[in-house]
Amino acid sequence: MTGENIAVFELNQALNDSVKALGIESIDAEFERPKHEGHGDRAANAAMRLAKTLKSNPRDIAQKISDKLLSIKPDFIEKTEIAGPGFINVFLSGKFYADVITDILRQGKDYGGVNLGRKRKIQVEFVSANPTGPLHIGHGRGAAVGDSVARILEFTGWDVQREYYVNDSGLQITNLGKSTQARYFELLGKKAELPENGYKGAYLYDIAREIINLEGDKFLNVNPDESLDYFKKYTADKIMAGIREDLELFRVKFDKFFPEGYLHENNLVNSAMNELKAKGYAYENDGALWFRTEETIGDDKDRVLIRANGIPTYYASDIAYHRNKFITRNFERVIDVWGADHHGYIARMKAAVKAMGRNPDDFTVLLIQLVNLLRDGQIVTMSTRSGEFITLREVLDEVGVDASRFFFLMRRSDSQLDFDLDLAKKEGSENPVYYVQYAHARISGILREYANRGGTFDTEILNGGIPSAIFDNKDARELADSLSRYPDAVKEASRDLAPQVLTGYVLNLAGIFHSFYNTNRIINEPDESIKAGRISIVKAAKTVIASCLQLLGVNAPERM
RNA sequence: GCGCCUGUAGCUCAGCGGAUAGAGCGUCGGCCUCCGGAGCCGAAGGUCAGGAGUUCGAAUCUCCUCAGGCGCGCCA
Repeated sequence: MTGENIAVFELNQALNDSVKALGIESIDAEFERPKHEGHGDRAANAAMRLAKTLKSNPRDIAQKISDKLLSIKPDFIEKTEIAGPGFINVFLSGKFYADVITDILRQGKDYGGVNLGRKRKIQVEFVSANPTGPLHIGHGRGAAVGDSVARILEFTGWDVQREYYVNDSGLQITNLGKSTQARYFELLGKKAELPENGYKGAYLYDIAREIINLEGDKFLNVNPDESLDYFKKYTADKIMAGIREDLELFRVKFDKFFPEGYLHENNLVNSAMNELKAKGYAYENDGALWFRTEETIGDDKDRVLIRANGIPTYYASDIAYHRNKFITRNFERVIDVWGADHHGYIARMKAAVKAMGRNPDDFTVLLIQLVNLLRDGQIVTMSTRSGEFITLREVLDEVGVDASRFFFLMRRSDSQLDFDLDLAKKEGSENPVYYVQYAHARISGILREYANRGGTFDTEILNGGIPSAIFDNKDARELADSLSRYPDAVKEASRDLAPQVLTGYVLNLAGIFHSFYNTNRIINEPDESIKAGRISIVKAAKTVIASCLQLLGVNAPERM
């Protein structure tokens, strides 16, 4: 029960008990929020859903359920109405809302932390950018999403491990080493060309310069093949260190950095391939090793695991890596956060998961779509080919961590995102992140002022002392209602791995708070019991906003 | 060619089987003798891309068409 709102739970329970009273098995009847004001505070369509099995008029059924509901929970329900084709519209009482608030204050920061995970092991692997260049804006979005998803899963009772897969071996690192090497030679006046798929970014000049400072020209006259390992390692380590710095600045922490090299050093790729062969999922042809993707997932063709030259493909290492996650480390679920350009790869990885004897549904890929940076309403063009891109660091320096994270999390991750740099910097209600943070700071200011004036928080309120009359006000009711639905928002975000549910929720909540503030005097309220009641509502709102922002990795400032 | 995703108000997007399709921004008009105006209130604005079906009911499910994006390497 932890995390749920007791009042909401009791109300739902009453609905289900009312349905059962008709002599029907439970149908998991639920209340929803009606769109229109006249339709009450909650509505249930249970009667319509039961009409067929009961072979009866939905409005008659609705009447029976409604009567029962009223008799079970008279103190929570002001009145009910049967409307339209058979909706049961419920108008909730002040007592209900008062109970909602007291329960939030009792639970404090645990409120909303519904235990869906039951301590099961889950891994979130994200960012995993190759150490070939600084993190760009797309990685930033992946970092924000992965980190927030991990926070949400932790809050909802999963045993979460955050991991970064470091692609520190393979062709591209060789390319990277050769690129730095070429810049090194170039700076020392020796003619050198970038390799065919070399990295053109200016940062490699910086690294080459560092190497010159450290080692001088000692590599100038030795065979480049002999010094290549040095250039590879120095460059990758240097870039990885920069990536770690950026992540720290972005408030993203990992439990483990898993190097690809570990798989090769421990022969795990070979053993994974042998297992596939033994189970009949892989076969040799034309000197290469192939996975039967055509047969297992209806792919166009089978895919190569080990090239004819003996070098394993990325697919092969990835299979070994995921085998390590699922089998060796025994994660119940594995979540990978990938760039959207990899979506063709999902089915193949699921096939591999199946081949290792695990349910492909235990493996989820979150795709991160493109971010369009906007300045002056224009898209800031980026080109990875030319090596010109906006780095995450540049954006953080310009608009800050809070605004960046909030903006990255405003849309579902698999749809494109317009990131308006000018908007992210504005200090006004047009800027969503300031709007929400301002609500939190405003409440903090009110509570500070309350304390300055000698106000104390009366714990009697926790024993049902919030006067119901407070909720005669529409804004007060709206506010309590929104707060009562926080656990549902958290559950949805956790089940769907969808932080944008929470950005949407907290934006809406902040708006409702601001309206409430404009129509309800708080510390200037002359009636002491009403004042105390309003203080408790405001405290509950602060608790929920702070909780929600924490799940997004955004600060909840006391003043701003 | 095959496959996946998207098309909802001027703009950015919610809603994904239920009652008169919502929000923010932008536009226009209001609100500070009082707790944080980084705020609030109101108005205008829509053949839910188009068409056909499924049903008591479709923006939501199915099929077709159109438009945009992406993916289909012994790349990663």
